[in-house]
Amino acid sequence: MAITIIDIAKMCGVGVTTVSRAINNHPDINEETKAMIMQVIKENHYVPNNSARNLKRAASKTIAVLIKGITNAFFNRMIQVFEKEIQTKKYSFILQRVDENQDEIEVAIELVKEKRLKGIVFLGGNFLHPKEKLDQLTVPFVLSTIGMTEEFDPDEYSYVAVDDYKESYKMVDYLCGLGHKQIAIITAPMDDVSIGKLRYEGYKKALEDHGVELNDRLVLCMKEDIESYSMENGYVVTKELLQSEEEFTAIYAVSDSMAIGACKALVEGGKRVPEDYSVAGFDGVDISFYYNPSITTIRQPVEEIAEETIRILFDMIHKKVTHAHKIFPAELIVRESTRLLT
Amino acid sequence: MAITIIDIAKMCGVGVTTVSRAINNHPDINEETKAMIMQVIKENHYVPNNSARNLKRAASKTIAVLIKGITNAFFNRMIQVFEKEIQTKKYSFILQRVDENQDEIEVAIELVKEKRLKGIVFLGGNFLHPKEKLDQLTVPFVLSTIGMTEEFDPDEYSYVAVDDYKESYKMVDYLCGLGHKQIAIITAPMDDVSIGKLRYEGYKKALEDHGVELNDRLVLCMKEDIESYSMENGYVVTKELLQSEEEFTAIYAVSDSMAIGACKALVEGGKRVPEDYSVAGFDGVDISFYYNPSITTIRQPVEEIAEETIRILFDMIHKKVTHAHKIFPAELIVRESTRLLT
DNA sequence: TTGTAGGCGTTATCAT
DNA sequence: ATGATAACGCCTACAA
Repeated sequence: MAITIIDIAKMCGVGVTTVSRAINNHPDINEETKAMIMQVIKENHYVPNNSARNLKRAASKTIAVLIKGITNAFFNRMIQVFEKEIQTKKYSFILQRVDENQDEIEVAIELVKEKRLKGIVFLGGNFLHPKEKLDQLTVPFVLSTIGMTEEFDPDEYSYVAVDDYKESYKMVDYLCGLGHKQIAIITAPMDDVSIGKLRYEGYKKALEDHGVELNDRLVLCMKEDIESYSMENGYVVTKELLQSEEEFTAIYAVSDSMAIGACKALVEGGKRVPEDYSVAGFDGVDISFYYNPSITTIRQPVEEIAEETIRILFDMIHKKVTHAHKIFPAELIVRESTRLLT
Repeated sequence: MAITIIDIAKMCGVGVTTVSRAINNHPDINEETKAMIMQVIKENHYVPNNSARNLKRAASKTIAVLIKGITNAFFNRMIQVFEKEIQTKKYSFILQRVDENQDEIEVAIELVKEKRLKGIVFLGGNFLHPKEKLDQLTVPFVLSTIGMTEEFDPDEYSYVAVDDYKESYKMVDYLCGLGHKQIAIITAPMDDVSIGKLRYEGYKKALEDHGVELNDRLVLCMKEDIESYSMENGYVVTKELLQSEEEFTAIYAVSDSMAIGACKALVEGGKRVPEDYSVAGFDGVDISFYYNPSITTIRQPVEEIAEETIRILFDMIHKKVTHAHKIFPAELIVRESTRLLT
């Protein structure tokens, strides 16, 4: 049906090997025959079949980035950096989205076989997998911006991220320093084990250190049936808070998007930010700057994280290291959405 | 090296065919042997090699969505719908990002061979390709939310989108009706041939119909070196407008993101929206609702567009039609960012 | 119900 | 510099 390398070989009156050499820029080939072959290929729109290639090839210089869930602004920037860095290393780059309820390891294992991957980057999610399963993953991989809970054995994993616990503490500490004592938090449901949990723990500790007692009614959890960490989630949850008539002076949302949803709910309720309520976010995505008022947030050093991720991955590929880790500091950016309580 | 179907067959003391039958849920197989085989497969973590499968398989029930450029909020929602609809049809779904400076047709052709695709959806971009090239694309495809300029021959393409020209006209007509005469537009550079151009044409026509003369200095083009249609682009361009001291009363940005960037620039310049300047966007993405002030925009019926795209694609796959087109009406949503000029 | 063998399109190993 | 041929791992007639 479709045209193959054999057809091209026949048309050119050469062997398939020669055609293959032409395609793959092998050295052992006469420049003229090569040019001739390429010409015929062009004229006949021959396109090599990747499946056949992958099947035969022992290895290919490609690395895959698996991204869990919906692509968001935060990941978009990282992906750009990944792509650039990987291309610089003369590798090719596959971006694979893995569904929320899909097992990223399964996908990874399959992909390694199919594409003969050299390495993998896992982006987002919580990444809880039995060791037995991970052992099937025969290529180096790095966890990037995945919440690092205690369970993570540094000898088993390579990762680069920020210290969600510490950075979250930093934000709440700042809020307390502003005089806030009734600080609502919007975070993941309590069964979460990833960044949601870590950031919540940071919140708890900061309150404790400032001698303010935790008020359960100010601990707000995202709705499971709404996209997680989304503006809508922050919006809905804040509406409920307002209705509950529980008193508070600040809202700390565990993502910028939710912080924006919170602002919207507040404004719709006739409140002003920051005059009536302070609002803070986390991540430092673009919109936190563009929003009105601009959102006080914790900015993750996205570019650095992405670059370091690739650096570590290639170190592993080249056997320079077996595992490596890097925790980047994040930056508290004070903007218009928070104010000193007087 | 890796474990194959032959290994499994040996371990089970059966032929490869039987193993293959077990894997692929073929009917002609004893339930017990099947169970036994599956057990061995599980124990040994055998994962079939997709390349080999695709190579052999004549056809596979999979359709691919190619998305040009960066994933944005607008596409995210559509992708969700695509995935749902495609799964309902018992097809599998591949999401392939294609780089800004990559040829989507090339990618598509390769993918068809590699994955034995049944159909393709092209999302975004301008899609200008010589007919000769398109003829190599041997499977049905639908263009979704791609600017439909005059060059598009309805007999050659299937597409579903909104009428960018008309909807853009609608917005500017509305702005004029509010009494605005000096309406700046932020759009694509003049060499653009896609939605940027169409929306700009709608703007021109609306001005003309309202008897207001086009002021070149109010036609603002996105910067090529900044991500297109982004908040940053709207922000930078608006800053320049402010500095030029050209008079205007409204800004119409050809995307919601740019409208938000414009708002930010205005606010930073000490102006109020909409008291001092009205601002309008296009697309109707979430953030246009959540922004403060909420943004007057043209809402594209994303879900319907996505659903219709899939419907048409499957009609083509099933040979019910050779080509089909659908233009959806979009909705003018009046919100807080625009006001009557008095 | 089960097994054997040929072929999918390429690349790599040898010869030549 | 070039070509024949054997894999790569799987599926599917066809045979048993």
